[in-house]
Amino acid sequence: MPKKKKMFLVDGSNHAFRVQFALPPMHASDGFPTRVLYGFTLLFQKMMRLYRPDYAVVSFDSGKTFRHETYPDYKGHRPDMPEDLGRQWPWLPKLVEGFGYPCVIREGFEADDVLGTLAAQFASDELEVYLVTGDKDFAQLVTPNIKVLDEKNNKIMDEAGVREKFGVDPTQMIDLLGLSGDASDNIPGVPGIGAKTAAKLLEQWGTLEGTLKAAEAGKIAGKRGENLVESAGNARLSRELVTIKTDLDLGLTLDALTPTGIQEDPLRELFDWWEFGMVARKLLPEKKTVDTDCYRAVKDAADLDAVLAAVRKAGRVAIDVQRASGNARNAGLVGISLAWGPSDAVWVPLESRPGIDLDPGAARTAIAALLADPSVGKLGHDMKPVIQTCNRAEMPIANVVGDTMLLDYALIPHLDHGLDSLSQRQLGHSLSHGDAQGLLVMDEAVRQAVEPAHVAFLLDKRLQPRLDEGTRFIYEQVELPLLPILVEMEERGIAIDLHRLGEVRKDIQQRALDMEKKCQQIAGEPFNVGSPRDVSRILFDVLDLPKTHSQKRKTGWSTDATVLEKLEEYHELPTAILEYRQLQGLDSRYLSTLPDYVEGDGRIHTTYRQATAATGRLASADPNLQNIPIRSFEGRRIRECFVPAPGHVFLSADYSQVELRVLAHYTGAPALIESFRHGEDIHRRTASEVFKVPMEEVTFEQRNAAKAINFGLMYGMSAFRLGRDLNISRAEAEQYMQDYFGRMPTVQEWIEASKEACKRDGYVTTLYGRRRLIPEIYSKTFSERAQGEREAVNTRVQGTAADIIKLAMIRVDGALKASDLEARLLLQVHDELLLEVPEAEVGKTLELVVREMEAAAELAVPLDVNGATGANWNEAHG
DNA sequence: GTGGTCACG
DNA sequence: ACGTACGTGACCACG
Repeated sequence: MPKKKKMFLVDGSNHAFRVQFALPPMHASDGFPTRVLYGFTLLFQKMMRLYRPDYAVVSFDSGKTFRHETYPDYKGHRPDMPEDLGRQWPWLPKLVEGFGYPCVIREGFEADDVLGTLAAQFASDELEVYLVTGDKDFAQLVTPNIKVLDEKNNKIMDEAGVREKFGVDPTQMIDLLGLSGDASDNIPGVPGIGAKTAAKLLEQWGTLEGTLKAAEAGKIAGKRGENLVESAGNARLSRELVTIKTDLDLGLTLDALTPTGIQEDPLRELFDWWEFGMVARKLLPEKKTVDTDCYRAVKDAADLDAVLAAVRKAGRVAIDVQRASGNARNAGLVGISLAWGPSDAVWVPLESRPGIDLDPGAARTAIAALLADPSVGKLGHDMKPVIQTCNRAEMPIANVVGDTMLLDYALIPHLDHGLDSLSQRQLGHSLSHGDAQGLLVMDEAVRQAVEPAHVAFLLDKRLQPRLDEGTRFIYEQVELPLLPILVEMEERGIAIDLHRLGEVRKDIQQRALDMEKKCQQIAGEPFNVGSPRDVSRILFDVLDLPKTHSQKRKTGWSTDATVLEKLEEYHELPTAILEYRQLQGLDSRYLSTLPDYVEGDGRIHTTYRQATAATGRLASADPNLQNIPIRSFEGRRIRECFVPAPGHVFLSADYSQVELRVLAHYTGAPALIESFRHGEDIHRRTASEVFKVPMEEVTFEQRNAAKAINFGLMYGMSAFRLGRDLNISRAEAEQYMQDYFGRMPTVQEWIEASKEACKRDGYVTTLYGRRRLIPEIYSKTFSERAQGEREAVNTRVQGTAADIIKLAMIRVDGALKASDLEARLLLQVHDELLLEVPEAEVGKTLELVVREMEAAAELAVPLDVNGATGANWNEAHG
């Protein structure tokens, strides 16, 4: 006798919901939820390895699920599908097919009915059917040739199993469920009768009808009998509702139910996306993702012509440049690499090379024409320095359509976006490193030149489809348009008055030196005033000042400014150390370092990091021009050294309270909205609300406290920190916060909702769709989780503000160029734009900048911009 | 390389 | 019961 064949009928809908509650949340690093997809992958792995069915089907409920004519609420009350499950849903059939199993969805029918029909149709003495589900309703289908497999526990339920579990025969299951109902499916049944009682009744009376008749005849005593009589209708209806259909017309043959085996390429694509690397390695053969063998150097003019023709035909080319020593803005261009297909990538030398018969001048002309050709889109990884080097070589690039660094940043801001890291993460491919200068290893030199362009080409293809509406807006309408603006700001630089800076430096250095001596003299012994360890030793061990104001750090007691300020009342040394630190800090951070950054044009050129800050802000480095002092008098003297070009003035325009305005918009808190609409002092108004006093009567201290609360709100305030900052008790701080939330309940609700959304989705989004993943939100450690919650709240506010000023920069830049004004952006400092303006254009430019910045976003409250001009940065910022 | 400190928003 | 506000970059001391 031949071995009995096996057919697996998988209840996909049931499995999806079970996984949703059984597994912890999982996401790909772009935020796409993968928990349910992973749960299915595990199931299919098990089916391939362990069960190896001869036939298999996976069925899902169709969009339009069955509704009973007389009982429309059936399944209607099921809690809505969780959002992350909803996003995975459309991919489930693709996953099923990737594994080579047929997927059956029938419009208007549930998976139950599809599977019931197939079971009834195919079960025989030669073919054993397994219903793979955790739904007990399926017990009604069990026969000698149909069993229920609970995959979770590897438990198979046959007829005896049904009897054991429910106390009735499979044929009585629908009667049992009719009596007991099913709360989770909104099946009413009879009140007071559960599965156990129902089984007992059926044992005695045989069927549902028998039981109901017995009750009507008064043979079932007490409340139970009454309930049966009263709910007879409901019981009959329930029985009908739980009955699985077995007579659909599916038109499926055994042939169609035969697994075809894994569909390698589609499945690999899905696994890559969802980052199921472990599974992929187990199930799929290794595959080379990057064809480095195709790389070559262009060898002569005819070859170059052919390459350029192919690139123009493709219409889209990834590029990278090779430069001589120097920075991106001043180095010479020695070669360029082009990649326009999965196996089309070349290196074009732009200087003469032995063995290559290509005239550099002709090559440059041809490449310049390609770069300037607006009909060919250019892309690459980290295009800002590429654009700058090409500008410097007088081969400007037109039509930059992509930057994989910015693309990855839009998708997953908190990760590293270096090309090597990205290539490893997305393609499992490490870039060739090492020193391949010179001509000794030509092949390796070519490879190192071509690889970045080629990998960028491949990454672009892979990452593009992952953009959703929000991240696409951020990438295409914010980051990419901002890119050329940052290029120009960096190239333009900002002038600094070196003479003046030198004078300030001389003064500050002398005073720092004096103060250092004074510190040692006060301490009575020489010590390293610049060493936190030494300072800690002198203060707490030698002088024995109270440690209560400090806190233990990993290496000792903290001596930061807040600690020293509190120690000032005990001793004169802390004051002197503070003074020394301030002077020494200004010298080492600005006065002594800034001159080294002045380039040949007499100006300082910062580098903007566009893919660094997880919230969407820009960062400035080498040097950082976003932390030039302003708060202290001595610091402002440094700011005074930043000066406009001759014949120009500075124009500084900054948003007033942009983050609190964003909060007002999000929460709709009437007091905030009203206050901003009336142009009030928001901290004063907050104080008036919290302390319940009229605006005019708010004291300095009250306003200060309110200001601290407002800051705290945006940072995920703790009563501890608020109390510490305001020098009040924790309990008092707690009271302030309660009073605040009492007056602005929607703010508290919004904070909670932000945390909840983050826990649900694994990320938060800004008003414009920028997304930040926050994996710590799922941490088992309290403090990490709390940190994630604060990040969630803060990112919505800080990130939205970052979006707004980026949009403003795009508007301002565009409007200046459109109006033929010559004023240009120099710096961005998070909520401030600094421009250099020809003296004759000041009025027009000021009006334009303020107008464009205020129009950058439409919130529930107006944006307010303060613009001012001056002969140095300090004066303009006034 | 890490930790402490401090400049900015 | 837990640790103490968000986001950056840069310098210095120290091992």
